[in-house]
Amino acid sequence: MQKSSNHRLSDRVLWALGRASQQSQRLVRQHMVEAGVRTQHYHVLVSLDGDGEAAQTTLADRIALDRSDLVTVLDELEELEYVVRRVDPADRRRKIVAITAAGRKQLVLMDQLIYAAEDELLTPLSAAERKTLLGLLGRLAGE
Amino acid sequence: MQKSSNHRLSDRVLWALGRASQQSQRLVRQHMVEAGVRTQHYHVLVSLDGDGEAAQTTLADRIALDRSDLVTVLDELEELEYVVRRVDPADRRRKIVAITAAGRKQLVLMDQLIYAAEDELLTPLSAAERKTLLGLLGRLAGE
DNA sequence: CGCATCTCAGGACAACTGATATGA
DNA sequence: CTCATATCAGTTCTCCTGAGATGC
Repeated sequence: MQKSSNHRLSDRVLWALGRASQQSQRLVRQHMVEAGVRTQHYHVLVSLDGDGEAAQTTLADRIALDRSDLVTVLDELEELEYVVRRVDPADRRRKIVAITAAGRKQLVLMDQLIYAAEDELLTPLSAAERKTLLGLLGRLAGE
Repeated sequence: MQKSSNHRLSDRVLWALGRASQQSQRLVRQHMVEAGVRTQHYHVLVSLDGDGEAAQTTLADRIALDRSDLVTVLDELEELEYVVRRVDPADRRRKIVAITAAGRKQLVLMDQLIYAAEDELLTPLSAAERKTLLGLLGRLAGE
């Protein structure tokens, strides 16, 4: 048993995870800032487009974003007319959020940025390895 | 080719990565806050203990922390007497940072927190899978 | 002089907490 | 009254930028 190996950051999964995540965010943000949006905006649009419209609480759970933070993000997206909020007639506390045509158009552009960043990050890995990585990460999230 | 599969967050490596990292930080921070320290402090102590004392620029590179941010972290660690800064006699611009005995003692405690959090996060994975994950993440960082 | 090292001030983003208004 | 939903205010942490001071 080597004592020093226990004190190598690179041997810590938590460290490696944070490091890779940091690296990926750097790649994404560079392009996102140019486009005037943030990843939070992207997550909302992807979820609305892929899984359909939803109440804010539901949406927040889907993208793992705090409900209170979602409010601000939606305000901005609504300002840009990428999403619309409408009161649920069945329960007037609830607001149903839906993506607009303009939102979908913007999403296509963002997708290209994300794919490019993802590809850049994953350059060292083969296709099979990428799949393995995605599978392992998914299991951590409890899928 | 399924269009909808392209619009699932869970199919995005970048998303899965961020999600897992967020999850891990949550696990760590809960315990860290109780101990009155942050992960940045931990990274510094681990690096100093494992890879030895170093100038601030070198240390910043080792733990992937910005040089300007490291200043604050070291101020706090020095206040707690977990590290010491001394001017390099060979180049008086440089300050060599070293961990103290008290720092090592604290590091042991932090290690337990980190290991516990790591174990909790990695519960769904077998030992072999954990190793695989660590290897893949390491390759992303270019090891 | 240029250059490296450390320092300081401040902004942007993301995650979180607690309180409030409204409606079921 | 209770509970859920959305909203608002404010804090912390991390990452980043730009500018200064000092010594090579």
